[in-house]
Amino acid sequence: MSHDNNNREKILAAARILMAEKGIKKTSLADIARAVGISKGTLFYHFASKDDLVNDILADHFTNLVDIAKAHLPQHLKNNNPAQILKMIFEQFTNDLDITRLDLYLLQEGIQGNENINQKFLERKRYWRKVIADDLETVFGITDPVYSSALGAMLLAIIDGLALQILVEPGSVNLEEISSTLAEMITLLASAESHQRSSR
Amino acid sequence: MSHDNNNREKILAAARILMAEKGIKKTSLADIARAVGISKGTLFYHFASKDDLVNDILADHFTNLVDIAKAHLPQHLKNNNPAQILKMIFEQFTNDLDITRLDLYLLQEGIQGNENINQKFLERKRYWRKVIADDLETVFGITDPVYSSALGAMLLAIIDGLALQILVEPGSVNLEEISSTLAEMITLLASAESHQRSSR
Amino acid sequence: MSHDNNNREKILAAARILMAEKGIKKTSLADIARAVGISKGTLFYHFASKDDLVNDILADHFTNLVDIAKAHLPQHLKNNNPAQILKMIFEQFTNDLDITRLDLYLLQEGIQGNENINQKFLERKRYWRKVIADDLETVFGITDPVYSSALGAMLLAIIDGLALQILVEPGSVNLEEISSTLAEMITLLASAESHQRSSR
Amino acid sequence: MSHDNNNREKILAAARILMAEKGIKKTSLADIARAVGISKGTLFYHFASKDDLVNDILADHFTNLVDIAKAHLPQHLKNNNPAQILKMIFEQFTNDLDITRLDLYLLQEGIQGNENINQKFLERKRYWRKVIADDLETVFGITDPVYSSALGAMLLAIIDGLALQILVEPGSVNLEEISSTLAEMITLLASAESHQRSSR
DNA sequence: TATGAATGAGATTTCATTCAT
DNA sequence: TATGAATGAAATCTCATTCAT
Repeated sequence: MSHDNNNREKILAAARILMAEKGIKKTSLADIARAVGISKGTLFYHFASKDDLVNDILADHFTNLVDIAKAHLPQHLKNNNPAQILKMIFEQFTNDLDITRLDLYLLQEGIQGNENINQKFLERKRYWRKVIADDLETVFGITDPVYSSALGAMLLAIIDGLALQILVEPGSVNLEEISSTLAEMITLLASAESHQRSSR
Repeated sequence: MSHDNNNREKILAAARILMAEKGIKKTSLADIARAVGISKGTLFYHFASKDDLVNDILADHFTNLVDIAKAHLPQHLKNNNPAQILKMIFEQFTNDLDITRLDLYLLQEGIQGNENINQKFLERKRYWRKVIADDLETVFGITDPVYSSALGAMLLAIIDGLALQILVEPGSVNLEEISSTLAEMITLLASAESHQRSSR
Repeated sequence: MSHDNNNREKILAAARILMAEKGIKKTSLADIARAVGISKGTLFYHFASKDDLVNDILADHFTNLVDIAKAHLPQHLKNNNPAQILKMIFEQFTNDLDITRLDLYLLQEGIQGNENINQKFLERKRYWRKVIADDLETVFGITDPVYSSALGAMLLAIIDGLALQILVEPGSVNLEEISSTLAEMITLLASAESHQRSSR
Repeated sequence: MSHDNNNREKILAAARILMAEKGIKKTSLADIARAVGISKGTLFYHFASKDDLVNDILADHFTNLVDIAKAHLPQHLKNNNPAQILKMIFEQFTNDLDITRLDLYLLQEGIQGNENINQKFLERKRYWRKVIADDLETVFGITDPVYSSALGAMLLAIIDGLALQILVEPGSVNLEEISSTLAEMITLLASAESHQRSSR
């Protein structure tokens, strides 16, 4: 168990980092082998092809992201400050630059027609959309299906957009400001919604 | 002079399309030459290197995007329906998938450390941020600098996030719904802001 | 002792089949190990090198072919229908496609300069040539050394040629027709020969 | 025209020779490039892959063989010595060892499932079968369809078998002896056939 | 302006072989 | 007796770039 699949894991880790830094295409297998300190032969012993390696990284990556979401999102609800909740969600998905960069590459792979990868993105979006809709209901009391759907789409878009922005210019985003403003806006929308409901 | 830089333009156009489809690294000069119907030699007559070609595409691309913004955004203001204005802005930046895809690739180049490209993105963001701030003031009457800054960041993020989402799953985004909900939220925020102001 | 060299035999069998299918060079040791269900390490436990494995297959192969000839050819002579005898000989050497294919590969190895293999082929030819000469004498009564030598060469050539043809297009060869026609021709030649002899 | 596709032809020629000597699989592109005195890059400029190169050699090879047959076989008929005719046919297809060796490799490729190549072999056999049948009719007067078909198959087999034998042990085949013996046998068969016909 | 041929550096991939356990 | 991991040499292939014409 000590060094069982030691190298396999080391390869995955090194490849993940290098590919996040330089892009999948620009990361050569020689780079990876050098980083791990093994021969190219060993690399091919563990992964039959570069594609295989990328696919395994991909699988890990999506598992990671879903795990993060599953582990942390439910905790937000215990906290009853809406702005805080939003901020924590945003932070959750933007604070690991390596993961975000890799995500971006994989997203492009998906866009280029890799159906397998594209499917994973769609699954993830679906999962998040659901979680967000539940949160909106619980935390802000938004129940109108149009509002709920539009807000869900907006929140997902904001998460992705902020992640991109942070990649381009780290430190340029003030999550505090955005979260509190957005929280206020949603709160206002929710109260407007309940007024409409009560005045019917 | 009439068809002087005929081939030059054809090369740029073909390269733009191919690079949007497959990514910059995965698009070989042979691919481009084949698409245009010229020899690789001719390609090198017009562009001293692949980097040069990419840089020219890049320059065109950013010029295009700013031109689009400059040409269309002012018109929105004549229209006094906030939801409509937001919807037109979103559409402006998401309805050409090829441009969005290329943008995504260039963004990655920038993230990977191509400072030249990164700079272009930052310039663009700065320009948009300003335009959006002005619009928010004019259309919604948001003047609080915190709200204005946060809303600017959010709008930029939403534009990018929606563009990504549309790339992953074309047709999955209901711009109508999002625009009107967002318009309502901003309106509510603006009116809350003016209340606060008047009650001081 | 019971399953002592179980694996050794399995390896030989699998290698024989794969090499007959794909050729020696194109059959990798990984292919063979996979087919047998053992590790490459085990393969090297039983055979010091790929060449060793090939040599053992080779030895078995030639032993097999000579055994077939030894076991069956004498029986033909009990049968006194010449066409039947020829047909049985042809069938003997063409009805196992795997063996024929392997033979072809080994023959190429020999042609490429593997003297060891080439020698084996020459030995075999020498053996058959002798058996055939005896048969011609016994069954058809051909005694003229020129006829006997020429017929021997022809019969060997026909056997090889038919084997090739069957490999290219299985089922395309009518051994019945060929055997009876050839038998008639040899019979005619023998009687012409005896006429000549008696008229001297 | 002087050095138009000079290198392309040089590559084909060198590859043909090397592959005939060492086999297709054992001939590396580096070997070929070295033999021609060009870089591996140039090789790939002219042939997109090793398979392409092999396929082009193949096309040339079969064209060559059919050309030889077309050019020479008709001439045999002017000569009215049957033994001479047979000898010339045998010589035609056995005197270029390089071609025979290459043929053998291609045949194996075909046997391994390369349908394209297999098809070429079948076409060639069909063509030869027809030419041989015509010759048998014209030269020997064989008309019985069973004899004609069997003799055709035998002649094809003898050609292939002799070619193999010559590869294994050059100089070991006495074409003179074989041709005259075979000519006599066919003549005897033809006269027996005509007797049967006239006695019906 | 345009081209086809050539190149070299480097990427991916294959595979027989070694070895510690 | 068997294995999985590792290796290195060599093979196939890609591609931006150069250059003579």
